[in-house]
Amino acid sequence: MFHLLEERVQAAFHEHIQARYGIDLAVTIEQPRQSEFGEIALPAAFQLARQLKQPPKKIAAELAAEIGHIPGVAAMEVAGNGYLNVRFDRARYGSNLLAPQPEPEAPAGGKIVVEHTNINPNKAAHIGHLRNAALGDTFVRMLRSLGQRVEVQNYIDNTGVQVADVVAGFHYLEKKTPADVRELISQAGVRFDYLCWDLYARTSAHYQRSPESLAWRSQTLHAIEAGEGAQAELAHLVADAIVEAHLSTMLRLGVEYDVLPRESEILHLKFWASAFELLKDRQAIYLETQGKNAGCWVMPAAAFSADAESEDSKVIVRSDGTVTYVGKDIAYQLWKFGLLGKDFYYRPLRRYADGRVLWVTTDKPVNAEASVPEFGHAARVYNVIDVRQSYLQDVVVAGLKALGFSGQAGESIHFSYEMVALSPRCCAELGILLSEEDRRRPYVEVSGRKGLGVKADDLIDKLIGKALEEVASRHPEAPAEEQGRVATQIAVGALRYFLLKYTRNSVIAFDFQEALSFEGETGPYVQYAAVRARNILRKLQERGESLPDFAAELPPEAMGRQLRFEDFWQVLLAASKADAAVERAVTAGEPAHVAKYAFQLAQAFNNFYHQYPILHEENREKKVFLLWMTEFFRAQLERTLDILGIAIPDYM
RNA sequence: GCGCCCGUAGCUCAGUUGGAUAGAGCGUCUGGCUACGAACCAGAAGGUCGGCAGUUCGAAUCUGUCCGGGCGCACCA
Repeated sequence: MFHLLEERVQAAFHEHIQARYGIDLAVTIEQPRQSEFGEIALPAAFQLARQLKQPPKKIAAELAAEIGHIPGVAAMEVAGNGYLNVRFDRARYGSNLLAPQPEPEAPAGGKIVVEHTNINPNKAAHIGHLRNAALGDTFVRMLRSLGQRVEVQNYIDNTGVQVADVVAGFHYLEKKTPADVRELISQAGVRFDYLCWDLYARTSAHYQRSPESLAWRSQTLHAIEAGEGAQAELAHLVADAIVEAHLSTMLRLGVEYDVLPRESEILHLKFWASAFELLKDRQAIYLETQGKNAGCWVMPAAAFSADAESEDSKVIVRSDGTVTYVGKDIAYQLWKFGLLGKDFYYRPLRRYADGRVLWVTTDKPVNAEASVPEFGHAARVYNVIDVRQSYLQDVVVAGLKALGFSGQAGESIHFSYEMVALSPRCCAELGILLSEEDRRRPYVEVSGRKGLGVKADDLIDKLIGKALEEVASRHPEAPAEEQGRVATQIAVGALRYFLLKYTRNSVIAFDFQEALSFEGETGPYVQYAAVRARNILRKLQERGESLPDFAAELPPEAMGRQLRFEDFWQVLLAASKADAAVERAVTAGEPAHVAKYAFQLAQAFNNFYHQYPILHEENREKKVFLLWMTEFFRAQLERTLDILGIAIPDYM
């Protein structure tokens, strides 16, 4: 609603300025600093002042006098040195919100692919991975809420170095056979992903101590590529089991995927061979004959760097003929856009609670009775990958461009975010001994190789434990199972909010105290506001009353009378901005903006809740109005929380 | 060395793309549970927006420069 009016005012001014001054002005709209200034503010007069060589105040007065009536706008006034402040017609605004809202039209454009999570399947997920998944999943929810068609991909590097290292650990270090490992995986009391976490760290440490053992890695990689022998079998076992673990961890946070494209299929189905031919044909890469890269196929630095002088060419194919990660990524990116001329085969891997099926790629046709949906063929691709891989993402985009797919290159978006690091206090709590050098740093990088980090499931467990204490102390009479469900919802709400409240390019120095907080700007605070709104409506029923027919009992005059109270108007206004907030957040690519909005909305409601008894209100009109406000707020907040992937507990 | 990012209240962070008196949360201090359960609310204190110079009606935001910190720049991913 707010958004609609915003656009209407913007359009009216754009048109008027065009006609009156012959200027095609990009009319910007702002929120006034102070609410007394009205609902929206236009600095248009400042923008025009230079071109018209007239004082802004004069232009503003002219605009205000000449713009004419805009439906929904009650007043317009010149303020400060030339601001135009716009006040809405409150009665009309409220009545419009009361009327059934028209379905927003589906946005034009094709499918959007969002790739996120992408954890190496060789160890348990940690907080860094959680940030990736929370950002990716929330952005997906944001896009879907605007009606976009979105496909979620989670790329599985099941044949890479990291898997190889754990396989080498099992095979050489622990002398375990595939049968042994299969046994470990099926053993009830064993967390296989945790076990691999430790083994990975131990294997890496072993490489450090005896560098000659690095030969294990290349032997294992070759065995995996050949697809033969114990190591190849181990790789399958490890990767598949860990992928299952990751899917389950992410599901705890409500994160689901549509398809898991795997590197093994990119290899076996020779995706790379097709991409290689394309790259050679269009001369995007060339065979280097001299220097340190002699014998390699490389992409010239000029393709991906503005500063080509100081930048080295990027090796795409090694001198031994094997392809680098970037090469495979170019092939994968081409496939996402449907540009490769090849496709995977697929089989269903899981069915989520809502019936949605998760597919995984295979290298052979499967007798899938169920029709496989069409994957890929995206109009736009978001890759949720941390900022440290910017350079590689630039190379991938340069690859597309060099192949002549400049449109798709422009629609390839690196949705980057900063890392999650560990605060010094957090390291101390984990019993991690820091070097003299590390102790002086503001934070310490998570390292899977060193086994340094906070495991995702441990953190979730810890949060649930704390939430359960709170729930049990407040609702000792509630059945344990119910307490557990509520505590889980609160824990997930706290975690998702914590991961989302920072903007993407801010490093999170992880700290248990902050992550475990349920007060202030946190998920539980927002959940609490929603629970309170629901409580009021439930209590109403318990008293034997039913929800009034708002439309009948709140005609525009009544709406106008009630909305004269500034407090009411401000809460309503805030709640009506949900669409605008999400739209803005999508444009900015910032899930944090949605989180912030949810918090502000909750804050406004808590204040309102505290100040105005609703069920006890004597005046009928006012009571109906307050109930309507509560109901409207509840709906808006629930929608927003749903976009954030945060559930609303039955009670708190 | 080159490139990217960051520096805003004691701490952790926002700041709608150049606009009005720079905002939240935590922490500290003060007050509020016999209303719809206080995971809450109200109030107070707390700022040279890292420094300097510039651009202009107007700068936390843009440019330059310096200081401090982080991350990249593999025939690893």
